[in-house]
Amino acid sequence: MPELPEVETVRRGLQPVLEGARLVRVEARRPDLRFPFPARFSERLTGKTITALGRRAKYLTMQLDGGPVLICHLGMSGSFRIEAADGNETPGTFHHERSKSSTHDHVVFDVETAAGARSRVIFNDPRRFGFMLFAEGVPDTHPMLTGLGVEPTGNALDGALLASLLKGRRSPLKAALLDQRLIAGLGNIYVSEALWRAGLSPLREAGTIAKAGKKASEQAERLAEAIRSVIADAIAAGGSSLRDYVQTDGSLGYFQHSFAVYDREGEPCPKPGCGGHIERIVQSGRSTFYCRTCQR
DNA sequence: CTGGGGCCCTGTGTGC
DNA sequence: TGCACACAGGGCCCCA
Repeated sequence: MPELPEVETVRRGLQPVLEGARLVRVEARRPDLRFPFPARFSERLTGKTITALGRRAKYLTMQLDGGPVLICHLGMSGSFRIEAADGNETPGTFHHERSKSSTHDHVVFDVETAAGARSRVIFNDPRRFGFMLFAEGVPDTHPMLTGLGVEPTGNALDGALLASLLKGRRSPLKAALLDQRLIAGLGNIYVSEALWRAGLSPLREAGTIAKAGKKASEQAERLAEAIRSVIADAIAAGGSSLRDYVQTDGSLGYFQHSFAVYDREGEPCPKPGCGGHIERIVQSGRSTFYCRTCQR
């Protein structure tokens, strides 16, 4: 479900509860998610203190004092929620379809802070496309993370870098931006949104915005800026809440109200003066939303 | 190497 | 109301 902004929102929600806390009990309620849980999953985590909760692309990384790094991926439908240690909901917490949720509660982490406060963090994932793995030592050395490209946060992704990444690529721009080896963390929603902000067609051959020349470099700069801004805006909004997605405290991100094109087939293009309409097409088996009038 | 398609899994919405 | 089908935010794997 979640793209980079949603994973970052989850990380920020979990951080106050997990960072510096000790895992007093870990329970995997089934043998596998997308992949089998690592051998001795619970045993290797129990008793360890979480020194840092990080994120790389769409992966959460949990650093453990004197232990492995736990790498978590939320897949399409994974979410975390925080409860009081006794399983009662914390005051003010809200969950949709409480009973249905618990049938897909696959992992339970019971944690205790140095001051002795306990809480419970639960991983729920109906489709089970999520997974949890161990990295020994530095998480970036895990095979799942080694090939990942540049983060679209911060200022690292500029026009020149983007142009070098897209140079010579024959695939459609949409596919290139979804390729985690180039830019890590973009997914189906934010690619459509970034391309609209940049005024570029998802069907364009990726390499054509990287050719030498003033126009191409302007387009690469515009696209890099669009990617950085849409990701930053979405993180600031707490991510997007579609379907049953909620943050760790049960509240809703609100960036979906800011979508220009995603899931807006047939609506007028929001660009002032454009006059076009949003279309839905399918690329590599997945929906793309764009305006053919202002995205060329 | 690259790009494209199938597949993993469950839930929800739509149209007949 | 029932049922079939399309579709859903991801990424691995295999094939050409």
